[in-house]
Amino acid sequence: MAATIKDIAKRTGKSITTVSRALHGYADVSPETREMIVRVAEEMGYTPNLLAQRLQKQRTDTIGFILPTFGPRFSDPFFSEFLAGIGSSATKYGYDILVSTQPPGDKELEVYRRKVTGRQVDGFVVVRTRCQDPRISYLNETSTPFVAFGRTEGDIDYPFVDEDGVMGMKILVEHLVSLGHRRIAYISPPLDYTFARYRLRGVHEALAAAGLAIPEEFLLFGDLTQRSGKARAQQLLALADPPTAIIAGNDLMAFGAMSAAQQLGLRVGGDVAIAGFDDIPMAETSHPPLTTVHQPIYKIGQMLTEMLIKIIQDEPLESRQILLKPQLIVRRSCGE
Amino acid sequence: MAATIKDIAKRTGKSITTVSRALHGYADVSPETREMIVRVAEEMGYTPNLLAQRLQKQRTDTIGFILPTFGPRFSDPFFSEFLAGIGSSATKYGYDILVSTQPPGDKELEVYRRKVTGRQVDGFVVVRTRCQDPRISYLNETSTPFVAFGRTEGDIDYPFVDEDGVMGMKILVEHLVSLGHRRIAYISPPLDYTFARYRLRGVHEALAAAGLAIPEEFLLFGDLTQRSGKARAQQLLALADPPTAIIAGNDLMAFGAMSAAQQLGLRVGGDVAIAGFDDIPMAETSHPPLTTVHQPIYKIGQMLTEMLIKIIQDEPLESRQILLKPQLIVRRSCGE
DNA sequence: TTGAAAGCGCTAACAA
DNA sequence: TTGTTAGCGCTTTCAA
Repeated sequence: MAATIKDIAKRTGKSITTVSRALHGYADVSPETREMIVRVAEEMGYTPNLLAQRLQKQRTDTIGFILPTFGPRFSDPFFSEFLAGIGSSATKYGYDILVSTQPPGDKELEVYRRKVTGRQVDGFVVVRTRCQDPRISYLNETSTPFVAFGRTEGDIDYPFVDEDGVMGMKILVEHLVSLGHRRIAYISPPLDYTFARYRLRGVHEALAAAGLAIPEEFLLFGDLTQRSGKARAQQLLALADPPTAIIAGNDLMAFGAMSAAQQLGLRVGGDVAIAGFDDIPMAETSHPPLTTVHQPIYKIGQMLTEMLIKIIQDEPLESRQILLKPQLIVRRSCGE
Repeated sequence: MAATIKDIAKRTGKSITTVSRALHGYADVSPETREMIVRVAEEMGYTPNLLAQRLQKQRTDTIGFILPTFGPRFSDPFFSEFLAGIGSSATKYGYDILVSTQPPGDKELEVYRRKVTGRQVDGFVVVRTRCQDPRISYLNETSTPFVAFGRTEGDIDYPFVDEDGVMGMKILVEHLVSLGHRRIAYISPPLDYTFARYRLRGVHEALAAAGLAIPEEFLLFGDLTQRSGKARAQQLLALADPPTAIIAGNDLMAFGAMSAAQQLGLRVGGDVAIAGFDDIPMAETSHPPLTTVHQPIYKIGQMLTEMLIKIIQDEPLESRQILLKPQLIVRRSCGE
């Protein structure tokens, strides 16, 4: 059906070797031969069979990315943007992206393993690292090239990009404190996630620095979704002595919290302050616009991908571990 | 490095043929031999080299999906959810997903072409079809298996799933009319997209049925982003005689429109009604919650993927072209 | 029940 | 400058 190198060889009367070399622009082919071969190849609509090329070369030019989906109504805009970032750099360097979806759990590692041992990918971009992250351990042990968005608590030394969550929360809490808030609640993502620990630590440290502390009933845990942000905020606002400010560990939960407050007839930014973390595009147009800490998700996707490709191609990395400085985005959800 | 079938053959003293057969559970291998081989394979941590398998089988067990990204701050939650749907079915049937990002345009088709002729995928899921869609024409001409989310205006007969946009807009407009609205504006997505035409037609027809029409200055075009929804809504609300209701062609633009209205101090759902289309998860928790038309995006991803896999595997399809009935979701952005 | 051999489409070492 | 040959890891026909 589709033309192969052999067909071209037959048609031109040359050997397949010569054809291969001509097509790759090697110097040891006479100009006339090359020209002829290239022309015929074009006529026949030849495109190399990448499978065959890859089997031979033992490279796949493919990056693996496993989407940690939870349940059916999965729709974290975080991932669209991150994937778009990966895609932009991958395309630039001629790499493809092999995506699988697999919820965190026992079977997750199996998916990584199959892709590695099946030689389907040259390396991985790992996302949402956990404190003890079996994916990181596995990839590290098997010397599979990989980069990660986020740190772990193990002592494995691997290339990553992360944003400084401690500092991010500090500047956010300081902002709230400077606005006069004393009763500040925090809805934390699950502490399995490393970023959740850093953010929580940032909250603690900043409050302590201001001579404050977070009462037990003001520290709740959500699962990163709007739904859980809403539920937790309802809990907080139903307290006899509710907080005047609620920080959510990510923007999605912050939106849920806003929704909870508004349902109670509270004015967000007036009666209660609500802040998030991530600065997804939605944060700009929510009502009120969300005060949050910016993370350049698209760019992080790009950076990681370029790092990974360098690792795969055995090129030196300028910096193996990058910790980005967070930036506070003040909008209206915490008052003027 | 990684064990191959040859290594196992050497270790067990059997031929590679026998090993291959044993591993596939063929009947013509003695039970003892099979057991032995399987055990050794496990000991050596053998996993088949998928590249080699695929080259041999001429199948890739991979589905192609090209993300039509626009610009860097790309973050349409639509795609996370759709991709998760594709992923869930793909995983179920043992398929991988090869994702590329490529903005619509000249180079887009080239990406499809390379994946097809390079035999990287067995078929494609095409998304956001356009009226004259070169992707559909190309895939159709080359007899590449594919399914699409959406219709086109050509006379190519291909398998798709789509939601009835005409009816969707009709029920939405009827709802607004029943609430007493007479001055209804519409922010349409670009009319290159087939779904945009259907939705626009639905608006026209429903208004006509109610004895109304859409004045020229009430029909504007946005690019599906919140930003453009906001800009268009600002334009509408600045008119001497502004609309009492604004319909946006998708939820994201509706959020932008809400933001514009709220910035002017208008109460959405009170002073002005705003409605969207898609029912992304955000629609439930926005403030106010958005009245919109539901599209089961995750499920459509699943349906399409299962259809595509059946086509690839030459199995009969129950229905080749599925038009889903839309469902109106009444929330608070259009009043009670 | 088992094995030898061809071949999927390609690259590259070596020889001419 | 060109061609022969081996081989990437696998499946499958054919023969034993």
